[in-house]
Amino acid sequence: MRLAELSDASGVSVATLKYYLREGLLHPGAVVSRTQADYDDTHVERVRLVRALSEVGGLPLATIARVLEVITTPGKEWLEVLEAAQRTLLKPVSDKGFGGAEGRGRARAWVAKRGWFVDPEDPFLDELDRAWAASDAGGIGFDEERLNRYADHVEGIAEVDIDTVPTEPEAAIRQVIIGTILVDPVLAALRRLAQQHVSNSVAGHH
Amino acid sequence: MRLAELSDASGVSVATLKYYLREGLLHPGAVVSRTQADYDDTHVERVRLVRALSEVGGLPLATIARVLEVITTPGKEWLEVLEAAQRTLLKPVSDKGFGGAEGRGRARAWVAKRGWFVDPEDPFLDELDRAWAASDAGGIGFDEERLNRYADHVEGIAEVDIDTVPTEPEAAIRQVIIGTILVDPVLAALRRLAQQHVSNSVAGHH
DNA sequence: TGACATGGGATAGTAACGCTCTCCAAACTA
DNA sequence: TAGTTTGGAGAGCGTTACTATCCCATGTCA
Repeated sequence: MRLAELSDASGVSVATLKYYLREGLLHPGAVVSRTQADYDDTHVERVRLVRALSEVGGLPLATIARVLEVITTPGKEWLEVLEAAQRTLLKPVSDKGFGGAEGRGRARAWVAKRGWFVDPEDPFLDELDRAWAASDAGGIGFDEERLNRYADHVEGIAEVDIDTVPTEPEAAIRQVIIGTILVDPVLAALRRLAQQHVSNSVAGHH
Repeated sequence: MRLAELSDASGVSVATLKYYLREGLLHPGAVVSRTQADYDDTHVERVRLVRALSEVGGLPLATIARVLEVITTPGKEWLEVLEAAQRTLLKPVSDKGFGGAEGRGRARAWVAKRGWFVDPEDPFLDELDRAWAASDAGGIGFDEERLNRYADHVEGIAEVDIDTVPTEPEAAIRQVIIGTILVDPVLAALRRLAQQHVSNSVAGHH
C-alpha cells in the first residue's frame, strides 16, 4: 500500500499522514525504494486510533505520541506501565484554584472517609479536587453526600471496566489506557441521554 | 472595584480581563469616568465561572460566550432554553467516521431497544455513535451488553442529576448547563479512582 | 531512450485560539 | 503641577494541527 492508498483507506489526507510520520505518530512503512514505501493494515489501524484519540478523546497529538509509545513498548511490568500511562494521560495541572485556594485536599479526606483503596499520591485525587473546586466556582457546588451518590454508581462502572479487561497483559494495557480515554465520551453521551430519559419519565408520570 | 482589583480578586491578569471584556465573556463594569469603571462580585463570579468552564470543562471561549448568553437571558421557555443549550454545547460534528462508515445509527437502535424516552433527533445520539465508533477504532469495541451495563449505572447518575435540579427556573437552567459540563470531569476522576479501588480490592482478596 | 507524471521527504506557510504587549489620552494622586 | 495609573484599542506572539510548495529520484509509457 502506498501513501496515497493509505490516505484513501483511512480518510486522512496525504499531507496529514506525512505530518504524522514526521511526528512519530505513525510508524514508517517498509521502504521499497527511495521514493516508495509500503504500508499495511497496521498503519490503517494506527491512523484510525490516532484520529479517535484526537477527535473524540480530545488528546493533543503530543500526548497521543506518549500514549502510543507506552502501549507499543512490550515487556515491562504491569504496574510500571499503568503508572506511566496515568502520568502520561494527565494534563499538566496548573495548580491554580479559581480565585480562592480553599477546599484543597477535600478529595483525599473524602476518599479516606469512603474507604476507597487508592494511593494517596494518586494524581487523580488532585484532578478530583480541581473538578470539585470548578463546580464550586460554577455556583453549583455539591456536598459529600451528592458525591457519595455519584460514587455509588461510578463504582459499578469501574466494576464493568475491570471485568472486561483481558487477561493477556499486552491487550490489557491497551484496553485500560485506550478504554479509559475513549469510553469517557461514551459515558458522557449516555449521561445526557439518560438525563433526558429520566426527566421525560418523571414528566410522563405527572 | 477597579480592574486591577478585580484582577487580584480573581487571580486573572488585567490584560486577560480586558480581553474577556472585549470578547463579551465579562459584562462591562459601571462606568465611573472615562478612565475608571466599577466592578463588583458578579464580575468576580463571572470570571471564576469562565475559568472553570475553560480550564476544567475544556470549552473554547467562543462556546463559553454562547453558554453565558443562554444562562443570562431571562424569561424564555424551559425547553427552548435547554434545547439551545444542548446545541450550544455540541462541538460541530465533523461527520467523518474513522475510515469506515459502518455502524452509523447503532445508537438509535440501541436506545430504542432499551426503551429510553429520548428525542430521535437528539444530537447526543450522534455523539454516542461517534464515541462508540471511536472505541471500535481504538480496538476496544464493545457490544450492546456492555453498553447496557454502563447504562444501568449511568441511569443512577442521571437520577442524582435530576434530583438535585432546583425548582426555580433560572437556577435550574444554570445547574443543568453548568452542571452537565463541570460534573463530567468529576465523574471522570471518580471513575479512575474507583478503577483503582476495585482493582486493588480484587487483588487484595487473592 | 526519453518525456513526463507521481511519490515521498523537507521546509515553509497558514488558520484558529488564547492570550499578552504597547500605546494613548484622560484622570486620579502627591 | 508633575507624575503615575487607568481603561480602552490594536497589533503581536506562542502553540497546535495541519496544509502547501518545492525538489528530485523513480516509475511508466511511448
